[in-house]
Amino acid sequence: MLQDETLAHNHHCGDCPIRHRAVCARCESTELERLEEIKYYRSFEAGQTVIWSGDKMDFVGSVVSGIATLTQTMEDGRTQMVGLLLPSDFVGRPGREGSAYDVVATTDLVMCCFRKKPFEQMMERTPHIAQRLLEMTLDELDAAREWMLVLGRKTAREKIASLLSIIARRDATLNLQPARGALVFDLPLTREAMADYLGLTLETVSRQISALKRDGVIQLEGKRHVTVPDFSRLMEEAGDDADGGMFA
Amino acid sequence: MLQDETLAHNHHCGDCPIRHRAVCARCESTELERLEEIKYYRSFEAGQTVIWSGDKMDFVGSVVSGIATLTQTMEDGRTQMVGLLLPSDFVGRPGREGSAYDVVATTDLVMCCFRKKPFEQMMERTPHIAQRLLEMTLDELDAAREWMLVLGRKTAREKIASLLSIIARRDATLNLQPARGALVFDLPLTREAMADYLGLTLETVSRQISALKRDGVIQLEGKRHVTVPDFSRLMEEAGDDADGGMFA
DNA sequence: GGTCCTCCTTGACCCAGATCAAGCGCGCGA
DNA sequence: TCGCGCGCTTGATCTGGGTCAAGGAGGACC
Repeated sequence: MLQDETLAHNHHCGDCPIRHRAVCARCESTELERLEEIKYYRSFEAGQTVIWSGDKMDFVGSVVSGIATLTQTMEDGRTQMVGLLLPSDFVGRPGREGSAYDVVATTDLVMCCFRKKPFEQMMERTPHIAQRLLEMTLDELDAAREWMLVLGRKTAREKIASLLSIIARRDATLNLQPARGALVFDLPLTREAMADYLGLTLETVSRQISALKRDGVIQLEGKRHVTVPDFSRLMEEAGDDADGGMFA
Repeated sequence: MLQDETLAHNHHCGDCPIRHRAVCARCESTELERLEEIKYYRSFEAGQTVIWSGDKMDFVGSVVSGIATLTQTMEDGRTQMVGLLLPSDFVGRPGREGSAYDVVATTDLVMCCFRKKPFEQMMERTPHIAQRLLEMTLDELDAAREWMLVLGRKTAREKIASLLSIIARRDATLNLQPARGALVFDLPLTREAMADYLGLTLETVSRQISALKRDGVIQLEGKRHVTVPDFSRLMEEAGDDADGGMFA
């Protein structure tokens, strides 16, 4: 199985693909050894729920591979995605019992988990972890605020363009794409998940994607494979004219 | 002047009204003394801009009294508020040069500022500060995500009720209101600022406030003074049926 | 090869909230 | 005392995106 290979492969933190971006990024080797003692891996299949909102969490951890989403749901069923968790992102909140959100695996997912109590104790003694977690949390806060602008003030077309540009940009930084020219990537989300992210209906998402395709802003192969011939054009459509953001 | 009184009054951290809620909440007296060396107060009048988005920030700090807002603006003028800063809230981001948002004083405002460099150095040596800042940042992230649900999925009426319930709740915790019965408070925001917070127009804000008044959910005296006769009714209107949140 | 099923697209219609416009009331400065 | 401006309200109309509804396309399993 792929999962077993992954587990075997990441058994030592030194080999870990997210070693330099996750909570443990600043740890020294002695600190890593201490982390190894309290860590374990968990795998989830696409579609599986990692934690339900309100459930007690006895671990925190990092996404090693795959994608998960953080969603909030109202009693009547309306849902809003409030976070998209990519490899190296942190899940869970030290110092809190239950989860505030549903965490769902959108693709097959591998997580590196730490039992919560020992992790919290370790955080107190290891400033490198707390510092890195603060930095990551501040980045997430910035991303959340960026998203508030998207949700509150952008049109449906701009919302879709914003989401595409975020995915494209991230994909480019992970996979080291050619600096200029066409960007190519796969959408990791269904139309419904995109709608939940953007505060739209899935019909509107579908229509706007079709419109962007018709207007030549993007090309589609199948439902998920996207080519962006001109990234700055996409940025314009998103309403973020600061086209320098690409390699920030 | 009121400002001078305030300055004199807060000169020593021991007397500070936000002593136990701000970044310095966990500091011991020796640590406070070190902070006193790098701190200074600044006052702003209602309407004044504290920092422009993109400007270099040479300080970070806490709101001591008054209210400020964090807003993002698009080139064409659309604006979205992304944060509401109340006494004890922290402004600025250690480890970043410029501000990502406009910070504007909505009321007269007093801030306790620290020069950025020394503060950053101190943070490295004083885990109590970094720990508290992490905790505060995680709380802000939760608030931002809560707000994403409001922006993405709630109706105009629910948005207004959500905002009122947040203001009411906060006001109750600050001013120690009677546990049950009517809540009374003043709106610290203009209709336009509320619209910017909620992703609405000011006309819609006005209409929905009138509607809530007509339906007896709130009472109004003047434009700003609000009485909430039944808080759980307001929560229902906000779509958050978890009516236990009052004293969390 | 057929038949589900899930994900997606497209059309027709509707409505919440935006837009455009007029006017009120209160505080402030002359 | 008068006007004038700002914050707010209310009305009339318009429209972007929601809702309802009907298929299409690509797997996976029989």
